[in-house]
Amino acid sequence: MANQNKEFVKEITPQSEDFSRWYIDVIRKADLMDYAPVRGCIVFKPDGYELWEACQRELDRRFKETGHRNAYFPLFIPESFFQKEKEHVEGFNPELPWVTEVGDEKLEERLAIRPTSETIIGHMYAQWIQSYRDLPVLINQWANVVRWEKRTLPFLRTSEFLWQEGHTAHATAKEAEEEQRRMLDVYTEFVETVLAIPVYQGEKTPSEKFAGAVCTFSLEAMMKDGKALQAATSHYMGQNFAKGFEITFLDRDNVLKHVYTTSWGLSTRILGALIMVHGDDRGLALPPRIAPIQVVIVPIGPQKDRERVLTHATNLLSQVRQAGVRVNMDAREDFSPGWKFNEYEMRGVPVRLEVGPRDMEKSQVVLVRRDTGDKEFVPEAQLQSRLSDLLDEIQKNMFVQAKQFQKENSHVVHSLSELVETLNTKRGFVLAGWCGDDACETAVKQECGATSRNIPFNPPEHLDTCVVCGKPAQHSVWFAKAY
RNA sequence: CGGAGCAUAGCGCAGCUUGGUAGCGCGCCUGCCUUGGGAGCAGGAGGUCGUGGGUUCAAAUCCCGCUGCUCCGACCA
Repeated sequence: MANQNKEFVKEITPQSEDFSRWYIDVIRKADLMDYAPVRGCIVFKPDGYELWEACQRELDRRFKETGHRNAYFPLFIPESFFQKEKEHVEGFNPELPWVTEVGDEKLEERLAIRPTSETIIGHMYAQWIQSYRDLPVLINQWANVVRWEKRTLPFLRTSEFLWQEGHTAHATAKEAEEEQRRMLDVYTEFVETVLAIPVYQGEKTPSEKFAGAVCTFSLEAMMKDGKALQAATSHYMGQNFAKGFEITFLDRDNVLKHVYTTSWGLSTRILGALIMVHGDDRGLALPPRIAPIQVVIVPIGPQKDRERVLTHATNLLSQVRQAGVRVNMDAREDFSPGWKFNEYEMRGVPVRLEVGPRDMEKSQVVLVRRDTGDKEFVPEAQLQSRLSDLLDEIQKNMFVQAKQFQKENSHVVHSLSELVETLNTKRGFVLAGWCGDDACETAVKQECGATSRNIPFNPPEHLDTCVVCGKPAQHSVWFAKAY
């Protein structure tokens, strides 16, 4: 704690000085990514990719538990497919890259590089589904997608990114709507309990929903600069895509009907959220449940004691590993303990275990937690149980801290001037009444640059007049500047 | 896609105004020494100055194009 405010890692710009710069500094210093030679593309370096792998592991398990199976569809999508859903093509056209020739020969039909797979999956579902007995179809795909964004930022918005996209088909609207909500809840549970990021669940306004969807649900998370980041989305397509792609089935009543579809996705953008929700001026801070390395052991060995300290530390390593903890030891001689302390704090490792000659005499180790900086001395006999409790405490504390930040920076406003002033003088989200008219939503954006994030399912307060026009409000909406 | 800034060693930067031998810190390599919050000393390696053109006897430096990154705006499941 005493050292918490001192600046240890050079080359990381303090958050208060320039948050954007801080973000870039942290992902570079923590070695999560590198810029690739193609505009807007990044390399996920091992330390960054492992975070994504951990997300995959956790999510994939949850998808399977809810009855889904993985499959893989092609990267290339025939141009004609995009014409089959009007809103969809209009929404994506500006950012589609096209393959137009192979070798010297021009293709008869150009191929889009997928921005999302509704169309090609819809095409396949049309062939796979004949009867109500074939439903529901519950498939997920882990894939890369491409959207040629004008403005890119590592993890948050890149030309190519990694994600998962679930695509399901159902016999009834009710079933599909339940699926849409179920998967939003799956995301919520993952994001809140594993990533320790609190979110607001809600529905997107019509202008912000997915191109081609009937309605879109989203999770909105608050970054430490107060900006919003859409952590996941879940869409109910109704029969829009079923009609465009002729996905039909013969129902029990012998009537041919169109299916109801959903899709839901979470991308590597979530890593940006992880960094910006928990990171501080010392670098990354990872919640234990997602951290690739949960504990790092730093043996402290003056020359004369080096050998016995190392032997002892190695024993501790296997002990801790046996307890099921993801642990590493850094026994390099050419880095000082102090250097390593800073290094692993910067990389976000939740717990550091120090052990030196003085500890050995007392049969204890030193545990230092990343989230608070608190240091404690733990008898070796209690190491395993204490460590497991400590990781749980850190996980919980990081969520509580983030939740408190979210709450402190969420404001309710009753007039446009109050909304603008709040957004200009304080960071965060503002909840405001909205009549449902696009024009009023646009007006907010023009006044202060904030967009509607979502219409929360459980708003902290129900507002009864529209913040712009003063007519009766249909909804209470979160507005915020967004990534 | 519009406006602004930047691009020189792995990273951070100076040099450019006023053209003439490419520099500093950190990191890296070797050795000695050291280890409880980024130690010290000595020696050393590393750069067609983002890229393509132009001006000039001579370009990191001046001019033009292109590419990339950052910030602001527009756009954006």
